[in-house]
Amino acid sequence: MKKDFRSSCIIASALDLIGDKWSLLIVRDMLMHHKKTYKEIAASDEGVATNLLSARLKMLESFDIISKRKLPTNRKENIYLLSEKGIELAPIIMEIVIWSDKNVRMHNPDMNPFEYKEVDKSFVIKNAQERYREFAGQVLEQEAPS
Amino acid sequence: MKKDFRSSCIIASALDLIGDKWSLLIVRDMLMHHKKTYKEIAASDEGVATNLLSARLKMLESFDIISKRKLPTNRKENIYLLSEKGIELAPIIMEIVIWSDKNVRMHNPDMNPFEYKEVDKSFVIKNAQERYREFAGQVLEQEAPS
DNA sequence: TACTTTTACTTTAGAATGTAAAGCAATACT
DNA sequence: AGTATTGCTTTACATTCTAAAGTAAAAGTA
Repeated sequence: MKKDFRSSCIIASALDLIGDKWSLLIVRDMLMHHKKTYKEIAASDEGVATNLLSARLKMLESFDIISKRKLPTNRKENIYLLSEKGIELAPIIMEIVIWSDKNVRMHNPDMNPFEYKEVDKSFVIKNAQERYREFAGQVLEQEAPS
Repeated sequence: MKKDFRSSCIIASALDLIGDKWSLLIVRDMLMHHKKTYKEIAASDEGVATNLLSARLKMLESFDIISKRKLPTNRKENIYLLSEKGIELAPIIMEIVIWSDKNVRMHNPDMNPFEYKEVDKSFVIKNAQERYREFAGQVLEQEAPS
């Protein structure tokens, strides 16, 4: 069996989990676009292959970055939600956005505009996290209705 | 020929450049450990394959994240230095370290300690960047000695 | 109830990429 | 002049990724 981690480096160990072309995009879809099912995530612009999506979701779940459950209202659909670990990836994603807006845009002229240039960074992060927590709470209300 | 970018998403476009298991480790070696030659980078703990290292250095150079030159004192050795674009990756790396220390350490008990937990985040980033700029300047002094 | 659709995958075949080891040419060292 | 070092490239093999098709179970529809 393959080792999970290449070295004892803090950075390398994180990249062993999320240092690939898809994991952070899955987190982006969940955190920013409030996607919660396999189908919704599979439908993203970049078109991840379904077997890869399946493998990544399993890996992210095994490291408690996301959770998987079914709601009583639908026995088929799996609901994927970010854990706090996953929600805490927001600052990394934010810094990637800032760097990309400044340094990658020139190489990819089709890139979407960056909406929050004038807004305080930590406010944007906290806001996205809080909005996600509310969303996740609402999804779970269907599990135990009042 | 293959397209550089998968989509117009800001995040995806950045990950198309640095979203793999090696690119950010190369930047780490340069920024944090002041590595500057092929040999020094190839000798890192994680043991990148030399053909991959070669390919990644070329890619990073083509997107102006690093530069490549020879010093007059040594016609053989190539000197790789981070550009400002590359130095600006520091905040991303810092956020990865913070997240990893908090959320990956439990899965990898061999992980190195995180030294700067009590230090202000933006100070650590600015310090690393400033120290790197000084280092790069000193390396280049050999190019045009006083 | 039967039929169709949807969802969440798995399987498979081929392409692309990564790894490990060896090879090589130019420069530097002794 | 001979050896070692550096910065690669090449090669063979293994792993991973992509794209497409297939499948099983639940859900919706007639």
